[in-house]
Amino acid sequence: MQKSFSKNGIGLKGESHIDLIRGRDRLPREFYLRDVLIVAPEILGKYIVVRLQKGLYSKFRITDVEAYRGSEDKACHASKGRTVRTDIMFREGGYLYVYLIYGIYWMLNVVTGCEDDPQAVLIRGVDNISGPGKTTKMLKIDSSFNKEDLVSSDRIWIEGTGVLPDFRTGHRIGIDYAGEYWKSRPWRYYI
DNA sequence: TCAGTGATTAGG
DNA sequence: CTAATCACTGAG
Repeated sequence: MQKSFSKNGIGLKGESHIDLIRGRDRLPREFYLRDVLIVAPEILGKYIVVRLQKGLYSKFRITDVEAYRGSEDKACHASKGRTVRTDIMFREGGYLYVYLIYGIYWMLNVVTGCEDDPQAVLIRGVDNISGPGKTTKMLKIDSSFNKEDLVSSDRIWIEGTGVLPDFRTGHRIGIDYAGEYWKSRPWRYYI
């Protein structure tokens, strides 16, 4: 765990517990409304804050993400149409899309773009944690976070500066079923 | 390399 | 109702 905060406001210098609750530096709706290929790299280096229990928060720097872009992207769950599960991806950006994979691991995604254009950023890793399943385990993310609004939630949000760290790109992981073209899109971004 | 694990989905 | 699938991980 990179940072945790007691009820007394112990934590990063200049930040109090109350600042955290209010999400003083949280990213606004507009950040998420842009195309996923813009938002995904810009999420790198920003911090995801999650309430672990009353008065205790964890804060991790995001280091590894992937973009899933629209109905035409064969790797995007929404490419098979609008279903109960994928409905949230069709909403405007800023919501969370959380689902279970292989019966064990929760995947954490941030919806981006405009309404009716299903896009999301998969959070693949944070500082010292590699892999999307391990990341949600560490952050204690489960189905109860599905459809949560990062802009107004009192238990999860993203904050950070506009400084973009150096990053690399690569192909997305675990989407062999999507075919060569979509598999080869360089839509993984990592520090 | 490969099994584990259960929600989601399409199809009868 | 059934069966297939799966943005993964860790053991060997």
